Amino acid sequence: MTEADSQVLRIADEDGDRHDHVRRFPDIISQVKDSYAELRPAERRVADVVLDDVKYAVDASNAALAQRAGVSEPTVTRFCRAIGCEGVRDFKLKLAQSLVVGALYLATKPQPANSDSGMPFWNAVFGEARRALQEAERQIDPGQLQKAAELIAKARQVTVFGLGGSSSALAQETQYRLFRYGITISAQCDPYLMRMTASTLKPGDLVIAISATGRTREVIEAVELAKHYRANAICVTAPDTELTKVCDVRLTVAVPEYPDTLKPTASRYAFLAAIDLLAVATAYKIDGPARETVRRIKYNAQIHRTGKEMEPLGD
Amino acid sequence: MTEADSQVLRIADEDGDRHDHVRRFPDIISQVKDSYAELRPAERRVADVVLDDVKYAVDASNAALAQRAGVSEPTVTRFCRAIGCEGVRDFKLKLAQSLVVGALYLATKPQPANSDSGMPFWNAVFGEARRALQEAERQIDPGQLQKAAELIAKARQVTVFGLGGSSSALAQETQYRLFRYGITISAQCDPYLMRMTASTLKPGDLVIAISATGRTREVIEAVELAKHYRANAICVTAPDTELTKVCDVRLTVAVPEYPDTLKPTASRYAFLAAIDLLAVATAYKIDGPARETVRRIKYNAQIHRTGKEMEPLGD
DNA sequence: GCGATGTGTGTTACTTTCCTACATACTTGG
DNA sequence: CCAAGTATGTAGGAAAGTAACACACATCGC
Repeated sequence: MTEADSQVLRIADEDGDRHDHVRRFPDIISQVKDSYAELRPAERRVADVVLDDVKYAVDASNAALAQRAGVSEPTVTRFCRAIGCEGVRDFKLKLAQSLVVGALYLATKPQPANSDSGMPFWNAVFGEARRALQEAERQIDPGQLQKAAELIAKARQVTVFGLGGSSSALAQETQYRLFRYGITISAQCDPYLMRMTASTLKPGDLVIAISATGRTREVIEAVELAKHYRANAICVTAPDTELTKVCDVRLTVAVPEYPDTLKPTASRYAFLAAIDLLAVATAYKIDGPARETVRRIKYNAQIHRTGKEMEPLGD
Repeated sequence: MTEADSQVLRIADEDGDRHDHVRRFPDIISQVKDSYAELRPAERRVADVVLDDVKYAVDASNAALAQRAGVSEPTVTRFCRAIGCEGVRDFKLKLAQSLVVGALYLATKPQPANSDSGMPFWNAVFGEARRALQEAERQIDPGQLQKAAELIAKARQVTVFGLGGSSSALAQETQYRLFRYGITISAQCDPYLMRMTASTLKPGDLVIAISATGRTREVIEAVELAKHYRANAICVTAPDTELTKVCDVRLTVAVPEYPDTLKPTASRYAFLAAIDLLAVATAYKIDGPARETVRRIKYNAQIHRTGKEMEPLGD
């Protein structure tokens, strides 16, 4: 199954592409979960044992695992291969690493009473969200942010590019955030329209490219096109990716993920924060005029409202 | 040396003291450096080889390391013990883990005291985002969440309503999150279409209404309409609002806001988390089929990608 | 200066661990 | 109901890791 081995963790690493094999950390645990459907019955018993007590599995031997799962040793070996490892050794190594990743990223610092109410994913969702924010706070470069805000503030027209489940939503969000300050801005979430829009740009115009991976072909090409017509480009993406190479200003965050396939990616929180920063920084740059348009929007949105007027900008 | 004190990283762990050796993630690399003085000459050569290329050391065998260091195999074993491991196997395991810890913590941090770098809003953005998450974690009722997930899982068709800068984006987001699990879902962000859609609903259908304020007239009316046609309704909104009154299941968070007019509302983070919870809870309810559709989506999204196949679901 | 003691390292042989090859039982479709 | 294929176990063998011993060299006491 080519598919089975697609669970990887991208980690920031300054030294380019050289050490590709370490830049990605395996997440065996979700790899196991993912392959579970394709496993043979005996192998599933192994999977159950492993998932049931990962810590035990890490330093148990092939034989020990086999016994605990009630299967033969070769079955354990086959299980390891089935989920995309080279053998038992390789499996245990990767499992050990996943354990670290898991523990680091799922560990929630504050643990109020409510947490994990019989729902294993509860902590994961909040833990990773917090984690993502933390990474964003740590990694986003204030200098680049300032530059980005300046570019936006003085741009004649801004276009946001983003494709895919999270990035297109973030592109939209960027538009919603920035139009409030009187900025001419539109989001493009269709690769054709992206190219077409890029073709219309002129010097003084600005593109904001959003991509969680930094490798979305269509977005990169659209940005290149925009650059060709002398527009400026800002990216909100993962560090050291193809997209960063074609942009003038880079807001980057690497959010190491613990990818339970069924869980939405936590990187959205990080990028959302990036967009918020961008928005506020820009607003502060424009200030006077921005406050005025915000006031107007608020006023006009409110006359529609029942009762209380003192609402935040609202929905 | 900053790394001298990073001997061990304590990690939260629920189940007591049993697996002490895994609860602390060792930073073998600094451990090696620390013990370096006490090592015998031959062992130092091993240490040099390891430190010189940790990534190699992780998956090299005892023999391979011995050869590279120009020593005998037992010397490598002795080296491992000298620095506090049980043997070569144990050493390699810990080394692999350290590699992860290292990459996660030590790799990306060119800016240590990044916070509030002359930008007054920096802390506000992150602080409020964090607080919003915290409130969400505290306030969202797990019981309601379970009920919501059940409703979604067994609904024939789901429609999401949301209006305004943040709620319409969140409605979109909900759609993007849930369609992955094979759920028939569409988001409506236009008050007319909302009413029209509501009119088409039947028993067994489901509405998810999203509103930061809980008072958006149009949304409430659309939900009432939907209820009139016997559809179920879930809301994601502020507690004790008009909207909660007309819904069967309520996911509510109140996020006290610090009203800087220029700053995007932090409640989005809370609601985003609510949506994530909803998504994961639902996914776990459906499980098998959900995994299958996710797998398919993943696969089909990937074949579009350049070169490397090893991407996570991506943008 | 010469042997006694001890430390550092390699050699050899043994154990554990893992894997391949083959055999057997169980499905499944014609 | 048989043939082909699939799933799993058994047994032997290769590899990795380790323990025990042996040798070399240093150090110290006399």
